[in-house]
Amino acid sequence: MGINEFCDHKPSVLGYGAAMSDTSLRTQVYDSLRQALTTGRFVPGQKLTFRFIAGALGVSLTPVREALGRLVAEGAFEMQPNRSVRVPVMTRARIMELRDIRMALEGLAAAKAALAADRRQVAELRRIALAIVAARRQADRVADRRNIREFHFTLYGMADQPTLLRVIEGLWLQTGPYMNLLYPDFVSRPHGPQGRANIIRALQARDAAAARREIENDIDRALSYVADLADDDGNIALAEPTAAVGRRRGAATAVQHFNYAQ
Amino acid sequence: MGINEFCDHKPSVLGYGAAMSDTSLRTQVYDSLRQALTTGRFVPGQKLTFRFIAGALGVSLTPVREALGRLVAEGAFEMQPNRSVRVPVMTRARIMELRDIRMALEGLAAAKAALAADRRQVAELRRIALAIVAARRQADRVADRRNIREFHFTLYGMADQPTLLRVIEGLWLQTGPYMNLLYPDFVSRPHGPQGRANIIRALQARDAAAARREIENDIDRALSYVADLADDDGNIALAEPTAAVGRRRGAATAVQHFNYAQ
DNA sequence: GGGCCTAATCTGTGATCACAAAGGACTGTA
DNA sequence: TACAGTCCTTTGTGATCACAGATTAGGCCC
Repeated sequence: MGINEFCDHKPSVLGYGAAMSDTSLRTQVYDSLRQALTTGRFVPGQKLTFRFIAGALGVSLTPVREALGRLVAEGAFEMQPNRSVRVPVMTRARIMELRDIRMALEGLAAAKAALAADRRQVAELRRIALAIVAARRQADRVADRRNIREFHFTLYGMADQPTLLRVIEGLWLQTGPYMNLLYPDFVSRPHGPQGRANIIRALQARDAAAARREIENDIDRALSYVADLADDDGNIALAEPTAAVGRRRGAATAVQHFNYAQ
Repeated sequence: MGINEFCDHKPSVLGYGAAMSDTSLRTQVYDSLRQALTTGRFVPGQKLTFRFIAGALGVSLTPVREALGRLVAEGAFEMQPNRSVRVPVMTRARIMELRDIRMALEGLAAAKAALAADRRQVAELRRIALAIVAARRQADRVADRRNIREFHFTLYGMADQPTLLRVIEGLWLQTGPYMNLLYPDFVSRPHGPQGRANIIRALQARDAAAARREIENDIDRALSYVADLADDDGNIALAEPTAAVGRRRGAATAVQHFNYAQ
């Protein structure tokens, strides 16, 4: 029960200069919750209390309040008028809104990356793309999502646009809990590897328009797929807890335990 | 010396459901600082301390910390490793990055607004556009900026995309302190009124592409103008403190007094 | 047995206290 | 006069305390 309770501790690239690595408790709590959110360890709609998180992480209320305040501001959590913090429940409309925003911004980042990338960076991106295909044989959902994230943010990082990167991170934080819905059906389609190959080709050719188009297609397909999972009320069913694909029983333990402890 | 010290208290539309109007001190401090920032009452590069703000606003450190934490997360302030919070100094590269992001996002919002706006909303927008022209004769920079903001966010609000609106607000917060540089030269050009008329026509015709194009042009011109004010190092000179256009001596008092009090 | 009222508990918010690290001033030396 | 070392002050961070409002559970009345 330490500060890494919900967290594999992969800090975000947000703020505080490259080499800073802020060590404040507030930031550690923030990273922990962020990680838990993007790996699907919280169930949408789940209610949380400041004191519970503080207890689980072994810190006082102060850093938890600041971390949650920031996450609420970013839309990763919702603070309801009736004094409770919960993981937002996604509707079809909200998914489609996020889809359009992400297409615009990540398309922009990809276009700029295509103009700025050098040969070494393209090689690095190709390495990641190959690793995705290789790792996917093992059907490890957590590793796959980490790889996908790495591919995208490595690409966007090439654009060298810190503000843009920060906004995109905020958007991934909001769509994060629902990306589990892409497994295993969606990811088994051949669009992904094909799209990544196309992106790499676009970078080599310095073809900004092509890079943008490929990223837009990727996001469009993925989030439209998620949007179509909505029920008649527009609500989207719970994301499955993160785990190796297929291990459904064991998969639930993390979140179950979480709920139980609460 | 109250909570409204830096603030005309125009709360943002962020979060907390439409009718909530969060009354927490933290939010009041946030709104106060936000308002001060967007009306140019802080000088870029200016250093601030938590205790000073708390003292000026008559609150304890706690709500100030939370408000500033959020503003730092949004990029409205910078927290330096050496324990100090300051208003970011803008570079040409950063302005152009913000320009491209805003063009993409506000263009998207305008396009969606064009498809969703009804007749009453278009009439409201036209009213605001006329008010801008009328008020501009009085050369009141503060009022003009408030009007411009109202025009844009009324337009974007028609798109009915809360997440998009929130992201755009965050971007305005970052460009805010520098929009004073548009006065009086830039705003005296005829692009503005002409562009707003074009937007209204686009809404009437439900022409999403035209609405997008007009907004993109507007942002492009304004922020490219600001970017061209950068010196050889890429730094952009201080924004002039907000005041009625032309009253330069009186204009400085707000910020002067602020610096003095510090 | 079911609905409503009340009291105990829980929860977020704000203030205050304690502390370590950074900044700045002051002094002594070369 | 320039510079480095030391001490004191300032400043952000985290923990703890106090409190008001919301939630909930239990009991009472019909």
